[in-house]
Amino acid sequence: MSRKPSVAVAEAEPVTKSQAAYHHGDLRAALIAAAREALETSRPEDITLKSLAVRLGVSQPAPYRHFANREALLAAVAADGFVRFREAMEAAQAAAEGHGRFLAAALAYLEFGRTNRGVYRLMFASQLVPTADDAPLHDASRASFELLVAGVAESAPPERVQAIAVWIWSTLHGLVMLEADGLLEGPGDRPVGAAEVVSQMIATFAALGADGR
Amino acid sequence: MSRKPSVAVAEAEPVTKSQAAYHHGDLRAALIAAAREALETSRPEDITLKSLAVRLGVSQPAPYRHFANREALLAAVAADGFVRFREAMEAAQAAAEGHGRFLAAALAYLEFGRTNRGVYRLMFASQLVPTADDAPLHDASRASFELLVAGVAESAPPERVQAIAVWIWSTLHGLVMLEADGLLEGPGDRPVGAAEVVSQMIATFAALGADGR
DNA sequence: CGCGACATGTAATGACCTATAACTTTTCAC
DNA sequence: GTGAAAAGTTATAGGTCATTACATGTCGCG
Repeated sequence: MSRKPSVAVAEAEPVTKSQAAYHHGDLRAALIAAAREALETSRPEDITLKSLAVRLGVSQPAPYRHFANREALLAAVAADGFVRFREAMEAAQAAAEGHGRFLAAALAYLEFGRTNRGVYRLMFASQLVPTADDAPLHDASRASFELLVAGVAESAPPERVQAIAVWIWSTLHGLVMLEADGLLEGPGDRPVGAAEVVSQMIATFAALGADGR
Repeated sequence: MSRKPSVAVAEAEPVTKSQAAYHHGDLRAALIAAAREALETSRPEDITLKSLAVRLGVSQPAPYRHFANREALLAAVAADGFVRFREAMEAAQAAAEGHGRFLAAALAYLEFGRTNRGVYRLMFASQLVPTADDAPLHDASRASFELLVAGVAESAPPERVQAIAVWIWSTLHGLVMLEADGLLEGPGDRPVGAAEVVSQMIATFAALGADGR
């Protein structure tokens, strides 16, 4: 972990420094990609380095050339996920204008969580290396949060910025997690979509903003 | 799983049906209690039936007399957790009066999550037996949600009850999960406590209610 | 152009956990 | 009391993680 910024998609690009295209091609990136796929259908603890190795056609201990252990691979997947997450958020914000940017970012957040269920869980809720020095993971999530704080600061009383920002983050995080676990699906009458909640949230804050409260 | 409502605390009560006090006492309940403890410091996948057995002074395969496999034990812990969760929520509501009941319940929710970190995660966010027939777990969580919906229905326009209820649930769930993973601790300036967010949330809804919006 | 260093992958192995099977001991019902 | 079932134990098979020692392909450098 941490030797390269994790290029991820393997097969295509013949890296200039001739690091790729060897026995396998780029086993490190291939492992990350395979793990990310597997995470969408399996729990992190069920992902075995052996199965990934077999699926990629290499021997069982081959991955250990690139990752110290299973945790290290998962940490790399998470780190890679944070890069993609940030990209998705920035792209969404860039595509929208003025007031709609916040809505766009929030929906992008949900969309990322929906289409990267396993990776999202790994990123934010998996007690990965709880005591190790992989603080980069927490730092990355905190960086995303700071972005949110900055946005909130534009239109909320200073002493409430933090609380409101945490509220929004909790809402989005909670929505993604609940949806990922299928808990939003059938609450009886009519299933409430996460997007609907976000709409409600934005409408509420808009109404509050009008009040200046 | 599901033979008894899982009495949990072993040593004390000589059950009338003389089910307890045998070789170990009540291994089933002791296993659940030990697992619950272990969950607060270890991840679910790191909890081994063997270590629990050894810690309780019985042989390694002894737990299999009470649980089909490791997952079954965890499912029992989760089921037991839902019982405790419901009790905590009801106790909190019963202790408060009128308007304060909602705040009390919300704080009790956070408190349960804070003091039962591992069990909470297991209950709501662990993909336990994803395809099996352990629907009781999802049912239990949904029952808690229905309680919330009923509360919201008292003071919100009917067409928004569902969205607001999901919003509140997401907020609480998100807060508990973020706090459990230590992501709320040091966002820079001053750490925002989960309770502070709940206060903000209730104040917001109170302001909205006044507007009748 | 060929040789050595290094990166990459393989084979063999040990430790640990799950789960089952067969056997033993304790308790309860009658 | 005596049988039968429940609870636990020893023994064992199978699978995964992770390490060690070894083999092989690639590239830099003279």
